[in-house]
Amino acid sequence: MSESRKLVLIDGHSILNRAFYGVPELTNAQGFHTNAIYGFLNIMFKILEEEKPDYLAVAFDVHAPTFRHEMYEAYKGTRKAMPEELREQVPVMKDVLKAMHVVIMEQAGLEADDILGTLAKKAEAAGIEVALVSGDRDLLQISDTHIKIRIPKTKMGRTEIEDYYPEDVVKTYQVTPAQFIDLKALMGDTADNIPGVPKVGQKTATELMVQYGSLESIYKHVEEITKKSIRESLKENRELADLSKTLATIRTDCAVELDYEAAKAEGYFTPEAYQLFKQLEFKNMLSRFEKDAAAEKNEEILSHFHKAEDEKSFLDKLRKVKAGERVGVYPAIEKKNLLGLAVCADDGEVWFYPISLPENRQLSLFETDSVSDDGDAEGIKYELSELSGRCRISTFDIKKQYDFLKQDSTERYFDILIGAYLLNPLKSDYDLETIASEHLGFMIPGKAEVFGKAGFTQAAKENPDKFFEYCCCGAYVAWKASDVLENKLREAGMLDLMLNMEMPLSLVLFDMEKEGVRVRRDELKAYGDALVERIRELEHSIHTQAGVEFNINSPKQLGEVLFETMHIPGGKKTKTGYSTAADVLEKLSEEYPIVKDILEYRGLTKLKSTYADGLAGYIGEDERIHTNFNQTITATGRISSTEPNLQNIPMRMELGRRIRKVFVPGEGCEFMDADYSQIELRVLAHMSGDEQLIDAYRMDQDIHRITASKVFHTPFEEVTDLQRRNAKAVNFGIVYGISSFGLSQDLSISRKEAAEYIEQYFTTYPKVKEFLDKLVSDAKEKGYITTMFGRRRPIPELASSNFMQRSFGERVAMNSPIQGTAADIIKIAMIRVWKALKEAGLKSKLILQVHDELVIETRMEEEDQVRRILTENMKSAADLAVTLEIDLHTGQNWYEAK
DNA sequence: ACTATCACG
DNA sequence: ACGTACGTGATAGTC
Repeated sequence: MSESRKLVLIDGHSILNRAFYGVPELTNAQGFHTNAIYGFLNIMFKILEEEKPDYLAVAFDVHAPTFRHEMYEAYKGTRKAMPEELREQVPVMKDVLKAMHVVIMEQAGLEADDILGTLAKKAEAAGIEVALVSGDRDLLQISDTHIKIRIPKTKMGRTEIEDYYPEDVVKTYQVTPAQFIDLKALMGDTADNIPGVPKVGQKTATELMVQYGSLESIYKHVEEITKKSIRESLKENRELADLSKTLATIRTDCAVELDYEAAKAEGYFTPEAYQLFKQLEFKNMLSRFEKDAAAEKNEEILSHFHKAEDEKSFLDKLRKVKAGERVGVYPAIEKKNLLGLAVCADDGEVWFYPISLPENRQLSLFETDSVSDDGDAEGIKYELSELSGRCRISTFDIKKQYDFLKQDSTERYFDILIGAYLLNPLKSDYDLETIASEHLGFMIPGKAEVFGKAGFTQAAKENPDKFFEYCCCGAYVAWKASDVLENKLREAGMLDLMLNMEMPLSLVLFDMEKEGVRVRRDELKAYGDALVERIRELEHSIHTQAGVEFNINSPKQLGEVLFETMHIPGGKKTKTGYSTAADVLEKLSEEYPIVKDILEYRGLTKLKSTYADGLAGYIGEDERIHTNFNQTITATGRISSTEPNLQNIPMRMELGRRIRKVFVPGEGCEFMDADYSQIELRVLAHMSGDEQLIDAYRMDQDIHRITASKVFHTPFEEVTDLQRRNAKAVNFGIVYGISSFGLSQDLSISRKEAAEYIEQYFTTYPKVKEFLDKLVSDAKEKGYITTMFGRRRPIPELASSNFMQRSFGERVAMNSPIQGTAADIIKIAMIRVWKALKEAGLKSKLILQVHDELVIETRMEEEDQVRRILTENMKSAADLAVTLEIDLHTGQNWYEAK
């Protein structure tokens, strides 16, 4: 097969329009709106990365898109105005594309659709693969064997692209691309100003098309149509139908030619485009210009980087830094080994010295004694530690570096990673490069670009100059960014949060990770082996009942077997096939024994693969698991745990819960486990100030039962289990940003009933309703929410014109202040508990946090003291209108202590 | 690399 | 009319 060339065509106005409504308001310093251009470029870059085309062109209408379909405009005499905020962006968008040397196709008298249709068909005829990007489903009629229609959608704030080849059009609409024209003609499209036939909607239109195949055929058989109103409407509106068809038809025979030479997909990142991007303040897109544009600025920065002559002169440099001075450091660390150190002192000069590891020394990941006594590292480690003891250290990702820093206090430390996270906790990662370009406005080479897939160790050896440069950049950015971030945090009211909560917490988390938790390897193995027996049985039983051997773990195969081969009813859902999710299967499990077996199989294989086998791979030579507690991941301020995740060890089901028996304390210790009782509801009671809810907590009784009693007007003693369960679900729903649909789903009741529960709840606790409403309105005004302790979460979805996205934003606005405040409170508790243990000189150690729960590996002889420390500090972590209660247990494993 | 599923709070 | 509960991470299968 000869490799074919590929052309990407973009429907300019349509994508710009999509972007405008999909991206929240965005302006540059001059107040010029940039959101549509920004969104357009994002989609374009994404497509380019995915397709890697040979050619690219963008088509625009010469007039604004609302001028299209002039026949209908004349007919209807209406014309929707384009918002000014979008209109002003159109010419600039074109300028940007021109600056990027992207071919723009536009021609008086031709609509973009027609240009796209023509170019696509011509290209296909010439043996070129086409990807046509549009927000407009009209284009689906162009779909063909070698023409893929790509429709970007903004879903939950992310851009997803739906792809349509002819078979996908058939799958979704039950008609071929050619028939799609007639379908549109029948049902009409208000957005596109196609009138359609009155009374005929998508459903009727599809039925008619499936039965008769074309508009003409429908009219040939119009008397056969049984439904009178439809038949009459069709007969009365023949002209309208034909007009609609003309309007819906995209021309593929226009006199347009694409200059393929000019359309070559390359060389976008020109200096002119760079300037434009800068003016528009698309800072994170500037990184795309790295190769070309970064060089100049780097020259300037590079002149401040110095390689130390030898170890002694480097150490002298370190010693000369005065106490109290701000110092940016970049210790290059891999697998707990220090491979080099770059330091930027207050004169802005950066000094670097590499450390070579002796060949024979391979540090294990799990070695507890991380400060080793090898070669030339000692002097440097010593001076770095001294430096950290007297200077204000600014760095990136301090938790990885505490091994080399003084751990007496975090007052002198500032982590720009955490700072960047607090300023915008929504991002998925926060590398140095991004902080430099976003907060400092200049570019440094990215880690991936410099080193490729190689780690530090390899890079240091093979490319010492790049290694030197990268480390120096790190120290320079850390130094330079600390002031910038500190100011931004102060302005946002988060400096206190940063300095007194997150920075101390980073040291606590470091210590918890280092400590780890002991796991009995042999017992875990035995647990896994016990599962295997039953799994084999079920496997056999399922295959026998199905009559075929298939992979039960494959949702695709499973769906096909259940809903096609075995003809079990109630299938469907999801675009990829049948849903086999637990809630779907549970409804079928009573009637079909195979489904019951599948559910059990699912449960057991989950336990086996994720927990029994999964955890085993993380047990170190010290018999302990050292998880990562991530401080800069969640949108709400919670901590997350990875490699492995120790925050989702089974609990709800007995069999899974038994895994907790393999988590055991070290010799001479026990576990002490304390969890907050309904911390989120208590936070809600406090923040809303609702007297009823506060009183309910003062009664010091089962809160769900009290709620049920109040909501259902039933004496406390007479509340039924069902009432209590419902009240509990409503309580949860409130915290999640209640919706009647969500609640009805959870309780398997009608939406109406759910709505009544909610209304009753709000009548019972009126201030809760007021509070939640205020959260949403404040968030809409400000663009973000805050927790009791000032933590912010931006909610860009609230500005969306898309109903679904906006509703999501509203739920987030209700949930995040509550979840976030609860997260703040337990962080405070952690810091205090950790400090108290340390200051009392106890050997007991905080080792785990599970959102509302803390686990301390407690020395037996310290039990009473630890109990006091844990209880007091957790209860007093925040001063709320209701008390903070905890449940505390001890045990010889995590199962017992919970 | 993405999707579906399911474990936790 | 739209289509959903909030926040995470790991695994297996599929592309």
